[in-house]
Amino acid sequence: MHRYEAIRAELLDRIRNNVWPPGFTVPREEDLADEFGVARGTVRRALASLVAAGLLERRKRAGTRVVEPTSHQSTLKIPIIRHEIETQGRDYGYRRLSAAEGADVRDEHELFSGAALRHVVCLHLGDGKPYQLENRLINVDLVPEALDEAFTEISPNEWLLAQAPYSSVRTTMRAAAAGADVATLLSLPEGAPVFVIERITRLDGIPVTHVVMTYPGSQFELVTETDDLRWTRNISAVLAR
Amino acid sequence: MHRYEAIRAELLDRIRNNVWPPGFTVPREEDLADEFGVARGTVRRALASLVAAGLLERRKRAGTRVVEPTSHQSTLKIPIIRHEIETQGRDYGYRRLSAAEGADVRDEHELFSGAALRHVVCLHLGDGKPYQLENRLINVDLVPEALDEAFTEISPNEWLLAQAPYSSVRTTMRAAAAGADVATLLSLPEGAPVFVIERITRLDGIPVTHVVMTYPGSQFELVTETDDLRWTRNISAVLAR
DNA sequence: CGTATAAATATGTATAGACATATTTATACG
DNA sequence: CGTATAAATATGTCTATACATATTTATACG
Repeated sequence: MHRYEAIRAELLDRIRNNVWPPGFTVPREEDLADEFGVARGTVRRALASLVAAGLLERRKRAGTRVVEPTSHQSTLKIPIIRHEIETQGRDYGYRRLSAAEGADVRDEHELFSGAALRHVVCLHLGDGKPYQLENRLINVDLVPEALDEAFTEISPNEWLLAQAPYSSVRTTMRAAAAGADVATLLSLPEGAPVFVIERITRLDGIPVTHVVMTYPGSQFELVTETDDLRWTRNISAVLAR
Repeated sequence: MHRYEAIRAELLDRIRNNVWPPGFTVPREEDLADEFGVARGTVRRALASLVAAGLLERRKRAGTRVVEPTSHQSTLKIPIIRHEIETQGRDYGYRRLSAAEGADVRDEHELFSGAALRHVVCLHLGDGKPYQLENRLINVDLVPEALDEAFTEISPNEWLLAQAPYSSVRTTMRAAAAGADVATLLSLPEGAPVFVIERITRLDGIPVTHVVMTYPGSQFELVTETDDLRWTRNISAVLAR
C-alpha cells in the first residue's frame, strides 16, 4: 500500500467514525504532512481523492471541510446494446424498421432549430426477442456522413459512437406505459410498463442527436454499484435479465 | 487558464478530432513535457484527468492509449427526497404507514442472513400528493439505535444517512406495473407504470439496509447531465415533474 | 462603528530530481 | 526455435521548494 493510500484510508476512517464530523474543518495540509511524516504533495493527493469522492470540499485559504451527507452518488454506464446482449451470452439481432430524411422528418421537440435531420427507427433483439426500440434523430448538418449510411447493418447508436464527437450529454430515465405502436413493436400488451432512456447529445451546445430507447419493463433493469467510500464515484455496470 | 488545463484541452482536442484515434498509443510523458515546455508533473496531471474521464488508459511501461468508445458514462446523484421536493418549491409531507420489528419481520430476499431487523413503510408527499413509497428493512444488529426511533417524524432514508456509515451501495432501477397495494398507496390505478429504485447498502460487506422506493411513473424522471468531454464523470441532478 | 486597506495564510500550481515497479524488449541458452 | 534471463524503459510514487491566489483576519481611518 502506498503512503497516499494509507493516509486516505486513515482520513476516511476519521470521517466515517465521526472523529471528523460533517462540517468539521480538517487540519491544514502542512500539519497533516507533519503528522504522517510525509511531504505536502502526498497529503494533497489523499485529500484530492476524497474531494473527488464527494467527502471533502476545499476552498483556497478557507480550508478543508467535511461535506454534509446529502445524497447517494454513483456512476452510471450505458454500454452499446450489442455488447450488452452479447455479454449475457445471448444472440444479438438487429432490424432497421424505417429511415427517413429531408422534409419527411419532423422535429417534434423543436430541439434542432431547423437543421436538416435524419430519422431512424430500429429494433434490437436478444435471442430473437425484442429488447430495445431505438428511435433516433440525427443532425445531418453536423454529421453529413449519416446520409450515406443506410443503417441496415449497423445501428445508429453504434455508428454514431464511432463517428461523431460530442461534448455534453443529457440522459433522462423514466417509466411509462407502452402506447399502441410501441407495444406492437416490442410484442407487449398495450399499457405494459416500459423503461425509457432518452438522450440528447450535443457538440459545443448544438444538438448532434436525440434518441429515445424503450425497453420492456419486465426484462430490463439498470444496476450501479459503488464501493470503498461513504459514497463514491465508481465502477458500475448495466445488467439486464 | 492553468498550464495543465491548456494541455488537457489540447490532448482532448487531438482525441476528439481523431488525431489520436481510439487504440492509439500516446507519446510518453517526457516527450509531451518537452513539446509543451512544462515539467513532467504538469503533463501527468492533464493525463490523469483524461484517465478519470475515461478517455485514456495507462499501464506502467506499456504506455498510454486512447480508449475505444464503448459506452456513455455519467454520474448519478439520488438526493434526500425531502430536499428534492423542497427544491421544487413544493410542500413536503411525510407519513409513516407501518413499523415492525422482531419476529414480525420477514427477510424475503434472504439478504440479512438471520440478523435482527426493523421494517418501516412510509410515504413521501409533494403538495399533499403521494410522491414516493419507501419500503425499508434495517439491520438492527448493526444499527441498534434504529429500535429507539419511531420514524413518525423523520424518514428512515434521512435518518440513516445521518447515522449509519456504509462502504458500498448497489442501486437498481426498473419500470414495473403497480400491484394492488402499491396502487392504492400511491393513488394510482392498478397496473399503472411505476419507477422503482432499489438500494442495498452494506458496511464491509454486511447489509445495513435494503430499501425499495416506488414513484408514480407519470410524475418522475431521473436526469443526469455531463459536459466538457467526449464522455465524462460529472455534475448531475434529479428532476421530477 | 462601519468601512476601506493591508497583512497573513491555506490551498493551488508548477518545477526538478530520485527512486520504485510493471512490462516490454533484447539476449543468451538448451 | 521456443524459453528462461537480463536489460531497458514508461509510468507511478514521493520529496522539497518556490511562487500564485483566494480569503480571511487584523489594522487604520473617516
